Amino acid sequence: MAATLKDVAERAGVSRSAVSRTFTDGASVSIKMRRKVEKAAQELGYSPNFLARSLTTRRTKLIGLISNNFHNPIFLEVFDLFTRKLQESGLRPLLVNLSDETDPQNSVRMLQQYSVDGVVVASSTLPPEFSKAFRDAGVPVVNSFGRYSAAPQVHVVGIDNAECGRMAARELVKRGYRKVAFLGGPESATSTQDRFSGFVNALANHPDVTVTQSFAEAYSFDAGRKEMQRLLDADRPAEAYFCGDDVLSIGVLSAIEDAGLKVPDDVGIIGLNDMEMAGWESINLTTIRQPIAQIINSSVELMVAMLDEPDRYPEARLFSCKIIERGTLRPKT
Amino acid sequence: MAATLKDVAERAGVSRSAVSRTFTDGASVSIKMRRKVEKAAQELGYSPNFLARSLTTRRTKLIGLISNNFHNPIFLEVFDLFTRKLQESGLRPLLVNLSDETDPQNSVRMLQQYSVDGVVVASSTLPPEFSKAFRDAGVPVVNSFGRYSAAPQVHVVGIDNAECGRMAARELVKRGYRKVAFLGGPESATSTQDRFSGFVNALANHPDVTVTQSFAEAYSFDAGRKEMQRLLDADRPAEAYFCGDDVLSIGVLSAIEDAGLKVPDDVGIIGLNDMEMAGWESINLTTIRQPIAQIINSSVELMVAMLDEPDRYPEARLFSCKIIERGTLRPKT
DNA sequence: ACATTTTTTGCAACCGGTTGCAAAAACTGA
DNA sequence: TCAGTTTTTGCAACCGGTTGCAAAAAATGT
Repeated sequence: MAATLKDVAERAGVSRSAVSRTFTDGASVSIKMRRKVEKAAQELGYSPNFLARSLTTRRTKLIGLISNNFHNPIFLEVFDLFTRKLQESGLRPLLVNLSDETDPQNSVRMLQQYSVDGVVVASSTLPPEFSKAFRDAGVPVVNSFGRYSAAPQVHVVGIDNAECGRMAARELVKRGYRKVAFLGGPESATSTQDRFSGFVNALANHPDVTVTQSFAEAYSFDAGRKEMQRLLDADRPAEAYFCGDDVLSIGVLSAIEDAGLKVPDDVGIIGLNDMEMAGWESINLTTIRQPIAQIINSSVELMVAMLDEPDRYPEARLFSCKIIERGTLRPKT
Repeated sequence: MAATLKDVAERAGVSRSAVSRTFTDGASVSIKMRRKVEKAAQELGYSPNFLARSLTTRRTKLIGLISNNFHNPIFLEVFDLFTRKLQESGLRPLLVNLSDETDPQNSVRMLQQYSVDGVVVASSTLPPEFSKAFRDAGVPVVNSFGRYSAAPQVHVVGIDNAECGRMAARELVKRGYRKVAFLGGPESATSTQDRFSGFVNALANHPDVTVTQSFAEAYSFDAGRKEMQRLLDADRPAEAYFCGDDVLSIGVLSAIEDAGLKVPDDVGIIGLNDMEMAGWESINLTTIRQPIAQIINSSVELMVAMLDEPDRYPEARLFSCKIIERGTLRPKT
């Protein structure tokens, strides 16, 4: 079928090694030899088989891109950026959907069978066992959007979720809200836990501000909407909510609107992520921007570095977030 | 590092072939032998290297999943479903982002280097040359969401876009709209062309109905919003619009709302896709549902069939769409 | 022109598997 | 028990590449 090394060698009348060398950079080939080989290769439409090559080089340039989040539109941006940046770096993403996988060992085995050079875990909700399992198997891992920890076990690139919580809290206080609430994603997600603790911490110095909390089942529109409806049925709403993320916020907004309340006059909302949709005029969500492009670029750079230095000491790379003011919080007084 | 066939063979005190055979189903191994080998493999944590295997079997179980659409949220659903279904079928998606690739040959070469068993082109906007290039290179291709044609050159799974156009037209007429418009995606996309021609055709029998048309730059919120703003500045709007897809429709809705007009009282909108978001209460878009899960399942099944029968005669598999009535068209009179 | 150094080339073994073939082992039936 | 048949096993070649090593060729210095 497709031409092989041998075919090219025969056609050019040279040894197989010569052909191999013309296609591996850094190898010693004379210019005349290279010409001859390239000509033959051209005529046969030859290009080297990466997988055969990987057998000896032990490099496939395949990177497992694993996630369990295929319902939050922000992840489309994430996949877009990851695939682009990986491609630019000469790597290829093997996409793995872990939505209904619970055993890390399965994923590890699967990815080992494909000899991936490394794994990017792109999720803020996947249990940390997954990243650890890869590390334990000796596969380089970067956990993007993962939990920051002072002594990270695996490489983490993301934001300081606790700081985001504090940031949201300060912003709400600054705008004069005195009855605020946290409406998080699933309580089991580390991102939710950290945002919550930061939020509460920052409010500890403000005895005049009361805080309540609740958790949606997922980072999704429906979950946000449902949770907010529940809250509205049960109680008078708080004056302002820090929501787990943007898509959750949009669900919350929808519930508020249905209840006949006005944003930001009756209720304030601040989200997190600044996904594309947050800027849509009909949504116009005030939110904390997570610099996803930077996180992803840095993740890939880190991965590239790790390919050369697998035992690199685990580090945490955190990016700062900033508030994007739109129309869902009342103006500063 | 990881245990190899040879390690297992030595540990079990048998030949390498014996080990190989225990891990290839359909091979002849006695039960005793199998036990011995499995024990040794277990102890060493061995599992076979798929890529080495592929060298002789000529099967990698890698499928190129290529798309250029990383901005339309519907594609997150598409990726979710594709990855799941491929995984279920024992295949692995190698994700390729063709957003800024213009030369089909590059993609073909790249995927050949990874010896993919086949390629799924998941896009309604990628030029047909891409699919053709794969076919010409002898790589099995399925074009999902591609253009239907009576004599397809490659396997196509999707919907009959012209029929959708007719369906939209009939629906608008039925609801008494007499001044209707088509607001498509990019004019170069075959899906847009077909939807448009179907729409116009169906209206040919209705001399009392006037049609106008325009095209947004992309299937995106911004493009839809911008195009609608342009229309509103230039003219009185039509009574109802058939929009290229849902995300475009949402942009259009946003422009209409900003202009102080009411939907469906002042302007009617019908979209296409029925993406998750179309059902959000704050959007509540009447739309034509494209059965994406069926399309994707069928695409993967077709791909699996092609792996066994590469020269299968190209077929087109079309699924019918149906109108999902929500709140953006006025009620039937 | 020659000896010396440097560069280029081919040989052969290897990466981690599979598989056709023939020998060995295990069954059959009488 | 033994010849005949069937099943299981190992050998060795192969898949499509890479690479250490030594020999061949080219470049260098005098």
